[in-house]
Amino acid sequence: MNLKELSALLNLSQTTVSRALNGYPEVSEATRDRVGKAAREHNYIPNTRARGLATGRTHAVGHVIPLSTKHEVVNPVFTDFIAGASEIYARENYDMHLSVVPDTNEESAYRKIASKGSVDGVIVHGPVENDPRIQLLQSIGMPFVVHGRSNAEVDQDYAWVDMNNKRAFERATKCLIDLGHKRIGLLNGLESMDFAIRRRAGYQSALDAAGINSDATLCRSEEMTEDYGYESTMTFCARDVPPTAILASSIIVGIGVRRACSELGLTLGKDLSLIIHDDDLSYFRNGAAASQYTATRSSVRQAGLTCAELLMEQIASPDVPKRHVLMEAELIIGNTTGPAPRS
Amino acid sequence: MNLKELSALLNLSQTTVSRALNGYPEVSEATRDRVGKAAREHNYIPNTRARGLATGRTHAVGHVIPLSTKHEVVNPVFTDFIAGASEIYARENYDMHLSVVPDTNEESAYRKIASKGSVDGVIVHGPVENDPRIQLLQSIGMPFVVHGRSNAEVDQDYAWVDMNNKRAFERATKCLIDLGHKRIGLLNGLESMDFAIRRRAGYQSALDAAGINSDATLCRSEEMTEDYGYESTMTFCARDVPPTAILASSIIVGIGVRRACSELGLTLGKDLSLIIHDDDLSYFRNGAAASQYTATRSSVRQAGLTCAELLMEQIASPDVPKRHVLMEAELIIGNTTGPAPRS
DNA sequence: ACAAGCATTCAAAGCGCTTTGGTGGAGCAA
DNA sequence: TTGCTCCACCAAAGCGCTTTGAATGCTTGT
Repeated sequence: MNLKELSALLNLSQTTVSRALNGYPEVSEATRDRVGKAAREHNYIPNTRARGLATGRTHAVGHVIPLSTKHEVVNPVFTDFIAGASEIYARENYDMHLSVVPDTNEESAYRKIASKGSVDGVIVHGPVENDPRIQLLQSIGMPFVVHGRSNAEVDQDYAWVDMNNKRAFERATKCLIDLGHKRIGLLNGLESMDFAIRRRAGYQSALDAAGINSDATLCRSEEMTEDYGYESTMTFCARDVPPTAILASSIIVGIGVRRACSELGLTLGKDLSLIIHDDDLSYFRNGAAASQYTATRSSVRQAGLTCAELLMEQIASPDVPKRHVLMEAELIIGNTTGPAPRS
Repeated sequence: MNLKELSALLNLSQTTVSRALNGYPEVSEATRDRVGKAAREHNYIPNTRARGLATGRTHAVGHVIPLSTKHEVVNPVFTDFIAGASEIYARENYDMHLSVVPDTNEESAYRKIASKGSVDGVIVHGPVENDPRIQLLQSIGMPFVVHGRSNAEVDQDYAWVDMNNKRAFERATKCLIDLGHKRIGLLNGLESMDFAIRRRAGYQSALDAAGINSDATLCRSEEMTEDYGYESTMTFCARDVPPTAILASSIIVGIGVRRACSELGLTLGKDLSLIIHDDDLSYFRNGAAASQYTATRSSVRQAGLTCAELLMEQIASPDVPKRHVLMEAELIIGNTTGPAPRS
């Protein structure tokens, strides 16, 4: 069923039917009702492409999610992020386009998306330091919101939604220091990523404040897999002087740490303390009842939702000043932390 | 840059330019080169919507991913599935549209997608028993491929890509039985899902073959979260006569089992045996070096890739008979299984 | 009674592309 | 020369919608 057929059926012009359905005032209430009813009956839904062509707006947004070519890994937080964003898209009747793009040619992917004209705006995932995509999108004039931030020139004004990574890791580190820990391992994400850089800075700053010399061999930076947590812990614990605490950049890494501990017969929270960052993933709820992990928690799903909201705003009124949302992570005390063992 | 501008620039008609770019024969090689070069230079990319309108083909496919309303959970295997499918889409220059839809109104979501005419085909995720979406899509005449299967009427012919769930769980169960286990817990996925029904059947069939009476209180069916694995194991082990082995429907559930064991001081593979189903998720590679879990393994990423291929095929030639791909899971012997403790 | 004003409705253009159905001219045979 | 076939190109229609600009029929005010 298309407009033409529907209007023929109703003995009305396409104009009137279109206006009736789109809520224009110059249509009598009587006809509007009649049209609405007929549309529902024959479940008429306007063809997106045609509408897009006519209006110049697509009612769609794009997400480009990077595929780490090194390990062929897709960050699992995307599911939850997207679930959050989708709530907004559903409400606003927007479609979501997804491309999974090897992180080597993300830039060209954005260029392509822009010139194909298939979306009204995009969400930028996984910003790196001085991310070129920001300038690119600005120069193209495509609305966008960054999930995270990028240390680009100060005067670049763009919308972002970020977690306060520095503060979170600063607090976590301080928390461990307060418990008496001095050798604290950091299992960071890839430090080409902005978020990881900030986390590192937070960690460092807490150590500095406490006058603890940081030990470079205790800091690692990798793709956040389970195996990374496991391997690192095994390596750490094989040292003459192993760390007494570990800070892990994701629950998945934390799971690896736990496996290693279990294998080594170490009890988390006693022999080794662990704080993770918890994105509050739906499949890994760090339960309220017995919080498995001491964690800095910030819901990535909420971040997705907020990103989508900002993007909708920006598409609706491009000239409004760009908004920034900085979410603070909660510090959840679970049972993987305890006083440093004296040795 | 659009067709009109480009053709004006070249002093050619839109027709010729369009044909040159789309590889039609009635264009001289000289002009084709000239056009191609100019297109690249001004990086002209045809507007997707306009092309779609004109051809009736969208060069896009849809994925509707269900959001379990009960727990607000999005299955994490989607990231990997989609990464696989995207390889094909990228190659074929297809776009991917995603909707996350509460599992309560999936059907209407499909209906909407179809009448909006924004995709050439869809992938159906998470089929349940006698899934109504299959009939729906057939009646609409929209090409689709099901990831999984549905026990619908025999004569329904549709394309699917599935793992041999029954066989996998039959083998896993038999493997445990061969090790002397008689009380085997099953932590299944939601048994409204087709895959879970088949897994249950496999489990049952192996027990039957060995003449073991199944114990309904050892079989659970839930959303496959970490916590589910943990809670179930804790409950199981609090029984007077706990099971000696557990079959878990996903690595995430297995992680919960491991956590419970570690807490209870049980050693996996000695005090309790565990076999998981492993979707070979990129973040949870069940490492080759020291395989953490004994598992039935089947790559969900590969499944995504295959689904996408079948869908492309079907879109290209709708009348070709529907194909079915049944993937066999590998049985990986890791170190979470061992002989049943005598007691 | 007539112009003005308003409430409704409509025909047609246009969004950027593909595709149908040509046209003009080169090349060749008779 | 005529008549024919090819080749290379083009003008215009059409995909399904929105939107501009105009038309229609009714009330009003005077």
